[in-house]
Amino acid sequence: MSTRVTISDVAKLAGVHPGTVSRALNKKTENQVNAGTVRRVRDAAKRLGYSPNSIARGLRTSSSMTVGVIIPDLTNPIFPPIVRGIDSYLLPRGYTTVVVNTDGSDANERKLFESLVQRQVDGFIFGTGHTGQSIVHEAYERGIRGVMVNRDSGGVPYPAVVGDDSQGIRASVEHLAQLGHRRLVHLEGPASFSTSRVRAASFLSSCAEYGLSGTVALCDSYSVDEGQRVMDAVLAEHSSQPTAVVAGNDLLALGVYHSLRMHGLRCPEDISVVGFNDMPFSGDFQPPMTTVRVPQTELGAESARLLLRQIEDADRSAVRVVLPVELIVRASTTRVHQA
Amino acid sequence: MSTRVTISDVAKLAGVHPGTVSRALNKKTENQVNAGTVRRVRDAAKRLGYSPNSIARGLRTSSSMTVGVIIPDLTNPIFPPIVRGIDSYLLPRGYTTVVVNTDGSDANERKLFESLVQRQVDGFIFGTGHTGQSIVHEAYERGIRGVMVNRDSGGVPYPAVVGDDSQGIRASVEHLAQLGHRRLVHLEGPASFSTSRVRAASFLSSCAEYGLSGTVALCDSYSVDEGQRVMDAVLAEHSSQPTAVVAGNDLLALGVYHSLRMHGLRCPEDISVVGFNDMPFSGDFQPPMTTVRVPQTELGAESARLLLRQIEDADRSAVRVVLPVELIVRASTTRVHQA
DNA sequence: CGTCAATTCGCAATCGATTGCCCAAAAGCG
DNA sequence: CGCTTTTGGGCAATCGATTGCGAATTGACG
Repeated sequence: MSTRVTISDVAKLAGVHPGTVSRALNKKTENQVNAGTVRRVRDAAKRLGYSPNSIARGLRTSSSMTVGVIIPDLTNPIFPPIVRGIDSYLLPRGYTTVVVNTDGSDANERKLFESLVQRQVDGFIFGTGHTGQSIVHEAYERGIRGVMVNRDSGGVPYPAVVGDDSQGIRASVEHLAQLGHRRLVHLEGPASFSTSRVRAASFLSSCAEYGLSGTVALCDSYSVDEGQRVMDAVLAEHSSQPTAVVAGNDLLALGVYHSLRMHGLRCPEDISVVGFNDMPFSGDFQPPMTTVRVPQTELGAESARLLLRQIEDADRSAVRVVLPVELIVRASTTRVHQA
Repeated sequence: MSTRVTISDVAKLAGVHPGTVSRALNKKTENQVNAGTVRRVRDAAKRLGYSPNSIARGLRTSSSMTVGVIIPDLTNPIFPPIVRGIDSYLLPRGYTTVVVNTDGSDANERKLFESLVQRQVDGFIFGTGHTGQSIVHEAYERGIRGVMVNRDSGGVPYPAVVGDDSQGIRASVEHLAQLGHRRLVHLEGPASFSTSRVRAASFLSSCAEYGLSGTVALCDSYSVDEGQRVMDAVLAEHSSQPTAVVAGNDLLALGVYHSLRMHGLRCPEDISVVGFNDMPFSGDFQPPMTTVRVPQTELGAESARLLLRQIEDADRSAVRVVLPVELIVRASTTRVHQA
């Protein structure tokens, strides 16, 4: 299988030493070899269809031109765009990305992390923002290069690329306030994610700012089922019902849709709902979802850029890049029916 | 970065030769070494936190324990489940998967393919079913191991794992016939995909079977925009309008939704729509989509199984696995209003 | 024409693990 | 007790590329 033509084959054909071939074929060292020789080597290589064995190269240079991307679950629609964003930056620069899914388990995360380290990946992009005992701390201690994406670094001095969560939530609350809503509920994501707390905090302060009553319900995971479960609980309470829901993300918001439907409530007529992320197809839901657009592809690309800066320029400054977000108003929010 | 403890360190601590360490740590060769020694080596390794350098191993064994997965676009929602399915089979067996996106370009496909070959991947899973000049033929000629997933092999004797497209379309047509529809349109996917023609053929024969009038409109890509464009064209025709649309996949069906909405037509009251794939969230669209469920995760897992069989057992039989599909009736189809 | 610096390129070590070959020690056997 | 067969494990080559070192060639310059 695969390539059988090696650097020595090229050397033989070009009538030079293998070392010379290596130098001739490498951009940074080709000035160490005569221009004519470079040309001879070049077309010897082309003639034979030579392509360097990156495993061998990796062994020698102890770099694999590969980066690991650790995310909770690829089937969560916000991740594919992020991954594509990462790829779009890395691929043209000769890097390959390996994506692994933890399914939210710290044990998986650790196992996958080790397996990638063993594969000599040159760095990591962490899309799992646990504040708990994730391997992020350990990775940093071990001197492994890394970047956080879509999650805060939680104390570890890795660079982080995030959307402007506070601003997004604030815009959502403002929008609802302008529509006349006075009693809001926020479905907060699991405590293990840094974003959950940021969003909840912003929700509370924004409600205060606009003089609204805001309460928070905690979810155990960012999933449709959990959103439905928690919304069911909210509706079961006897205290005064909210007229609008600010969900921690679009998945939770979708769960809210389901819950409302089960209870015979209409969205947005009875209750308005705002999501977060503007994941793909959220504009096609029933009803089309008002949500906060986060530039996922850009998040990915930017995180890749920061990682490469670490790898290639040994720049370990712990910058924090906050990308702007935008409230997309669609049909899941409307003016409150009566005061 | 990464691991600095090598096999020789372990050998030194255990008081044996590096070669012995290698044998002791390898399942298939550990019977060549005394049980006591194995134990000594084992905990020397544990004590030092040794973890083998898979690059070095790969160089020697010329296998990377990596498989390449080539798909058009990860943000197409049918692919994440397939990829997860592949992973679920490969990961426990020590393999890592590298996913690359061609964005439908043959040039990209070739470039990515070569780059993966150069990385010594042990095999490929092709999710790009071009019938044209994809690299699949060449890969086979070169003796590279591979499997087709979600696409037919198109003449190349690679194993293929597909959903039962014919049956799915037939079930859709039957469903519409039972609802009283008589004039159907099929939005056929691009000719370069083997599935497109299979589905179109099944559509036509099923219409004949049920005595319906069925016409076909060709799309240039499997995308929402293209579905909308083509449906616009269908609606612009002056001939008798269809009462139901069988879309080549869910993305096209979504485009049909958009087109209908633009034309002030209601789905399903004015026109019924059936999708294909049951991609994630298709039950949350407006209206919830009647579509054919394809077991994507299983497709992925099965293709991975077939690939490993080639890699590890040198079994190159070109089996073709057809997984059953199921029509999921939701709200985008209804009884025809009047005859 | 001799000396010194700059080019060019060959040599061989190296990255870390695997594995065929072979020798020594132990075990089996008559 | 001597001889054959196992068993255990050391030795060194190997995978394919990169790279520090130094030798040889060329050119510049006084």
